[in-house]
Amino acid sequence: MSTAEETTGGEVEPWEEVTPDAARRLLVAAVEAFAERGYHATTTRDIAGRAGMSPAALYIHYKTKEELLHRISRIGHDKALGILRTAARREGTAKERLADAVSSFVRWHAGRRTTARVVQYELDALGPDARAEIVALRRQVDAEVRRIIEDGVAAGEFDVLDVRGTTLAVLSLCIDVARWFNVDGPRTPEEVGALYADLVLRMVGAR
Amino acid sequence: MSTAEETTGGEVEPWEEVTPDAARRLLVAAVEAFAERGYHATTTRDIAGRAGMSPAALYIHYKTKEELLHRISRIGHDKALGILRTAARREGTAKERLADAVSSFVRWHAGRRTTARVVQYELDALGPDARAEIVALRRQVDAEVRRIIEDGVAAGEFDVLDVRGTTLAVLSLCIDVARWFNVDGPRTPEEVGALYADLVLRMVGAR
DNA sequence: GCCGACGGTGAGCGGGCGCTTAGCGTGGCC
DNA sequence: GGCCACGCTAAGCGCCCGCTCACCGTCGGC
Repeated sequence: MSTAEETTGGEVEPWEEVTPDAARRLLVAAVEAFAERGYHATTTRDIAGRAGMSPAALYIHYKTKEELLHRISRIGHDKALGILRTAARREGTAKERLADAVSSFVRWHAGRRTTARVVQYELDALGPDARAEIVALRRQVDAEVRRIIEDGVAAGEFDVLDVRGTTLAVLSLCIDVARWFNVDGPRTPEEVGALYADLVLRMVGAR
Repeated sequence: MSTAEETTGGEVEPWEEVTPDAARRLLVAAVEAFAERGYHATTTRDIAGRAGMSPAALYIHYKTKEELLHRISRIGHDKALGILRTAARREGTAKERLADAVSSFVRWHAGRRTTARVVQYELDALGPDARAEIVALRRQVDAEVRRIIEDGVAAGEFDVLDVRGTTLAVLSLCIDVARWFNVDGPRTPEEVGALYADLVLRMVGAR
């Protein structure tokens, strides 16, 4: 159905870069809890409990609850940006690159919905410094999509009046998948990715 | 630029249906606080403080903090649904009705961004009963948009393969405006409404 | 076999939370 | 002018939060 993204040989176990093992278990537990109830409604006792540890164990691996969110957000944004870059910078026409970028970006937001939810919707819970770091990553995401659209317009493939506005709308559409996508629902991440790639090509007036 | 929505003579003061005055001041304060920091991160002391009252005053007018959120969510959804209905049920082609519906719905999400944010993103903080009530309203919102698209397809105005999926995407696009729209940013609600109406017409392949 | 390093626990701290209650000022009605 | 009803406040209750600290079991190195 499409090509780019985590093709290192099937499904990559996420968070494998987080060591030691106990720190990863805590982080995975935090992702689930934050996604389900939101950062502020999640207690450190809940996170530790999900990881099968006492509340105090959390503070051996992380200074604060906010540091957990920061790490999740940072790693998640890196991953999302990487997926988008792989698709955006492959060879092919702007149309092919945009379709690939959108479908793989959407597949990630649907398939890794819990992570995406935390990454996209808990930004305001971070302190000023951490937030600034994440906002910079988001600007890179925006620039990546904008470049494909600009390329398409320059090549006469796309018909777009407001490039910045359209870029914003395309990203907004993809990101919001993390809000409504339901794992038990009727659509697979692949189906949503394909549908959205088509819709976005229409939005940019692809020939 | 468009016609439907709160055209009772300029800007309608929102929440005017909430009485007495003190209850309305508390509710407006709660909307601002919930929009800024989220429901769980907002304290009853903060809400009362913004309304110029003591913390205890809140409980004269509302049984709990959650009742405040419920009232805000209910009134906000009613308003959003009303705006959409007005546009959807006017006379005209499906193309005109869809453009009007999207632009007015988007203008509301941008112009009343604080309210829209609470309404769209704090659903999970409600208890089961209140959530069920709101979810029912959302289904009506979905049905309203889907009907326009179905009409357009039946009339040969639109070219849509997956009506449900496209409806979902259109609403998702509009709703997410409440997440990113910035009052101090470069775009007015009217501009975003016009841009989005155009993008949505492209998505449905309007002739 | 002892010993230090390290990852973990149980108990609990200071504080802020949602919410309650006793009482007070004021304005309308006779 | 007296009195009651109502809207509001000051104070605080009980609870649970994020986080800390004193202590402990295990395991590799000599």
